[in-house]
Amino acid sequence: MIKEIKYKYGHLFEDELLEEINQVGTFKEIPEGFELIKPGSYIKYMPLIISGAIKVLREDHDGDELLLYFLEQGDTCAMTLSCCLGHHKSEIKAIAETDTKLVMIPIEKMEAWTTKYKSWRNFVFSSYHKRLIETIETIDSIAFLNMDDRLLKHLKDKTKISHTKTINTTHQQIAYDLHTSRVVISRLLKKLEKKGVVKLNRNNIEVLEM
Amino acid sequence: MIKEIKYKYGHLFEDELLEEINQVGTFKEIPEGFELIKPGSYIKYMPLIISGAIKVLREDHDGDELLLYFLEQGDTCAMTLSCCLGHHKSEIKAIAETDTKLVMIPIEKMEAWTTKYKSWRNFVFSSYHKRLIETIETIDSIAFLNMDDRLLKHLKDKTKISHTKTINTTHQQIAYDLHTSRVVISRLLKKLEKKGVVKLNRNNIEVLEM
DNA sequence: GCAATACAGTAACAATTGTTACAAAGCTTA
DNA sequence: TAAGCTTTGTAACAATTGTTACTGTATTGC
Repeated sequence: MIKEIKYKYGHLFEDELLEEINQVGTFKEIPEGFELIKPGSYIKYMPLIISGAIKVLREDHDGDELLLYFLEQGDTCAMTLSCCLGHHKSEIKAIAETDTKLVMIPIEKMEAWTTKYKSWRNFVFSSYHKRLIETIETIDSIAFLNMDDRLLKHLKDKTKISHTKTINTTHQQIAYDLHTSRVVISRLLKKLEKKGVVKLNRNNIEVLEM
Repeated sequence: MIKEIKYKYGHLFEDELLEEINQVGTFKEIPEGFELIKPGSYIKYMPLIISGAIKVLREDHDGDELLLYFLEQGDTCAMTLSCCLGHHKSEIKAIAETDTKLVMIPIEKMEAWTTKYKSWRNFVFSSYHKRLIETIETIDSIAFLNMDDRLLKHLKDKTKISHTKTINTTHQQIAYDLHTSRVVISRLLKKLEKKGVVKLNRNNIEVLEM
């Protein structure tokens, strides 16, 4: 494990911290679609992402959901940090967007490392910062964009995350992420196809224009 | 100044830190409506709020805006923290919602205090946490609520912040906060009045039901 | 191959929100 | 008090988004 952590986090953390991570962390390989965090559950570990991507969603009381942001290599989940520090229940849902490798850190270490390592402190601050910015960018999308532009942005985000121009998903799944209905997504995708921006296949969308 | 800081922040910070705040901080009284932070400007101080309330808004490139959250006594602006640490330009706008007293801390102190004082570290973490939660709650409103419920929630938030059931504002101002048009707000307010939830006057809305 | 299921296309219609336009009422200031 | 500005009320209409219903076409499992 130490090699992969060092490779991805070596520029951020000092050797001593890397060694501690190696000692207490648990390496995990998560398959695409696996639900890492359920709303309402307590969180005992925080994930350091080595490779792959995690999709973080908000879910309301009716089970309606909305995509908040993606986490990638080098990221951690600020909501997890929050929950850990406050010992709150999770208010979000996290699902592996692609096959993902990560290291689980027991939350007891959080406090200690925050005091002990400046690099860890900076990492945690910068994670909060990134997540706050991304959450606000999500607000930008919902508040200032129409559904067609939100859809296009979503498709572009997905290609960026998966490093391919072909998105394997259904219209229904996109509708869940953007909190709208399948019919609306099908309608707008068809419009995008007519404009030559995408090519639609079953379970699969090719993004042509970037 | 020290007295007011001690009164509002004494339970959070140790005496030594309070003394430092007293030394380097600048006490300010801000009138309602004053623009504290403009989007695009650089931030050199972070505010610790003693009393009153600050309204924090997101503004897009077209000048469209949307209310993100309110800051109250004991709060600081996490976006400011972010900007300070990253030396980024402000991505938000902040306006005094009521007359407000606050202490401005030069950002150079941030780093030092984060290393030196555990209480400061916890304060910063908990500020980030609060702001992240509130930003996500704003997403809940925009994504899951219709405009009538968003309006009602907004009115309730305003009464909570100003500690009075009478809101002094115009329909246009509410429309700006919720990023919709004045006509829409007038229409929905009228509906609320017919339901007996509010009483409408010029420049002033009384919230009857809570 | 066949039935069951999942996925996508489309039409028709409803609900919500946004826009334009104009009138009336209240406040401000000369 | 008259003129001018701000604020609110309202109607009529447009655009966007949501809903229901039905069709056809892949895909899966037997």
